[in-house]
Amino acid sequence: MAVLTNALDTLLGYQLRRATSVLMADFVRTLSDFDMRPAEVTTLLVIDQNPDCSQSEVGEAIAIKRANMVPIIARLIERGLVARTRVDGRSLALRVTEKGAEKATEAWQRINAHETAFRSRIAPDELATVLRVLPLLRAAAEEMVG
Amino acid sequence: MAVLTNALDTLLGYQLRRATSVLMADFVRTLSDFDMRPAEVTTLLVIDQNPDCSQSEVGEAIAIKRANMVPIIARLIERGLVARTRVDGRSLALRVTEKGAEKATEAWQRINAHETAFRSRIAPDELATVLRVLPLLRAAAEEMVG
DNA sequence: TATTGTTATACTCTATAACTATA
DNA sequence: TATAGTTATAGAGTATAACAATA
Repeated sequence: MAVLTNALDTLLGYQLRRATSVLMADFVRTLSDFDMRPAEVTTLLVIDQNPDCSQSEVGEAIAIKRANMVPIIARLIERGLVARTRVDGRSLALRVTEKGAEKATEAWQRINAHETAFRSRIAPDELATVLRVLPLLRAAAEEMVG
Repeated sequence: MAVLTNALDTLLGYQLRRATSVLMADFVRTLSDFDMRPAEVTTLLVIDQNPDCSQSEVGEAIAIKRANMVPIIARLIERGLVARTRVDGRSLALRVTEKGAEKATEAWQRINAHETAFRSRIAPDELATVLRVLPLLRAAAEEMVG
């Protein structure tokens, strides 16, 4: 099969998308026997870091809309990883359970191994540049999207 | 609403995903009155660059599986942007039509405007670093996913 | 009036397995 | 046997609109 030319390769956004796609695939592989979806993992970790946060706050932190948080939280509760208590008539305080805290610790171990493997591939100053630039691009895009 | 701490922010893969997500949102906004989905646009551009390529070759170039190329190509043909001729009993050669070439030109104009806006936000040497590092990360992840 | 959580729904992309017809 | 295209189907994430209850 012939290898095609792909002018998209010179585009920043396209390279970001391609790299992200493969990194996510590796992350999913890392979680293959963990029985949690990526969005569930990130949600659990943020709740673990922020006891008594609300569902909306978590969504805000990880850029998941309120409506889409509902089934994620429901599944975490159903599996006994997160508990919630009512704060007032409309807000709920989220906390990880003991089982959830253990799961979070294991998730961090896997994530760190995954992260270390990638960091080892690039020079420290390159890593620093990338980690500095990505939030700038994100902020720029957020301005443009509005 | 309180702003939560998010330790994920230190992770390379997570920052990539967040930046990509917002950049894609802006790209979709750029295409909002263009009546083409992102995957259709990239497919059209690659066919435009590679006359008489096959469907599988395009999929290989832009990392879309054969099975998922089918409805993309079907829609491009249905809209008169791409034509195909049979090479042999199992292969089809793809070409953009005149209308497809015009559409591709317009797509490039929009993409370049989108790209220029982002590039202006970061220093040239930072841009160079990012564009050099992203393919390295992608290759690393591809090795790991296997 | 604005906010929190919720329901329902649709869209986009992705993944896999199995099939055909051809080489 | 391997390849090109196809079909069917499932999963994950995301988006919007509308609603109830509450602040």
